[in-house]
Amino acid sequence: MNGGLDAVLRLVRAQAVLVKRFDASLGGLHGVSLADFTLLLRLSEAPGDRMRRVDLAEALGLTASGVTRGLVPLERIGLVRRDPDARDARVAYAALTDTGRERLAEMRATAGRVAEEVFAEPAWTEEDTKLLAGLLGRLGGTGIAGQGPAGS
Amino acid sequence: MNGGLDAVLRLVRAQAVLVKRFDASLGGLHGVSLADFTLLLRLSEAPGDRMRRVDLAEALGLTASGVTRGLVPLERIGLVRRDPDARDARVAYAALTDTGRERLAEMRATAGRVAEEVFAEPAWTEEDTKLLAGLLGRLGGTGIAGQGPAGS
DNA sequence: GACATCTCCTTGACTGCTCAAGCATATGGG
DNA sequence: CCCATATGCTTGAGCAGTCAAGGAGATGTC
Repeated sequence: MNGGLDAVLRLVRAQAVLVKRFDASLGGLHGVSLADFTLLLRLSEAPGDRMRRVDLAEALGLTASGVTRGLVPLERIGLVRRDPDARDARVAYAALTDTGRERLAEMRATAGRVAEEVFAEPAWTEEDTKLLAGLLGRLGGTGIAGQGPAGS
Repeated sequence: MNGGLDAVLRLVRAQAVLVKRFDASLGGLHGVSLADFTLLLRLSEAPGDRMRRVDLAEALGLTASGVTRGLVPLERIGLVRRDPDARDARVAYAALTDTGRERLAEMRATAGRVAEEVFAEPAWTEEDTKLLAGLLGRLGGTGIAGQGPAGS
């Protein structure tokens, strides 16, 4: 029996469940998907709240075209602005607008609440959650620093 | 700081990476996606290697239409057969063919190998992998034995 | 300064799923 | 028996992503 394969299949399943749950809350309250939220969150972590679209793609694990398509609705509803680069006419930054920052704070609260619900359900301790995040960090390459649990 | 939200975002990221990796190997060697493989695996776990399509959907966390669409190519390449029910003309079983069983064994070997690669990379112990699987089982509700509340 | 080449980004065609609608069949109540 | 309702499945439209192709601008070489 291959425990790793089992873990992978469970991970895929868990992801589907979680994404549905977050999409429902974020969509209902703020009109955005979890993917939208993640994108905005990345932008908010960048200096000046803006990134080149190609770097955003890299950071999110998407292709450039995925980012182009994902940004369209966010620009339309005014959460993200398209910013040209003075030096290089090829690049267009995606930048968080003031509205985007405000709305993002609300979304973060919603997402945080959902996460608390998820990890409160049966018997999740703070330790468990951290442990899970650490293990997942080793798998995904989030771009954010994060190691696994210390080697006991 | 919400550690749960962090864990969720990492999980989503890890899933994307893993799915790409498995799709590449399974697609290259056997012409199927990870989703196809998961579907076949479920079938192989059912008594008689067959399930009603509606139950398959439930087991996979998909909708009925997702199953209908996913089965089309598998029927076309002869891994799955469509089996009517003698008692109820509405139901159509999805059943693994002999070819399907054979090919599935090969796919399982491939997937197992990829899983080993994934979990060998930096410093995954057997313990870590089991731990991860256990934590994920609490989140996802795999339908396979394991714990996890029925939830909403 | 002109050409080849590289980078950033967008677009068209496709895939794999969703939801909503619909068809066919089953089932229980008058 | 006949009708209302429930169930199993398929289909059309749409959405979010992919890849492949291509346009526009930058850059290095001679």
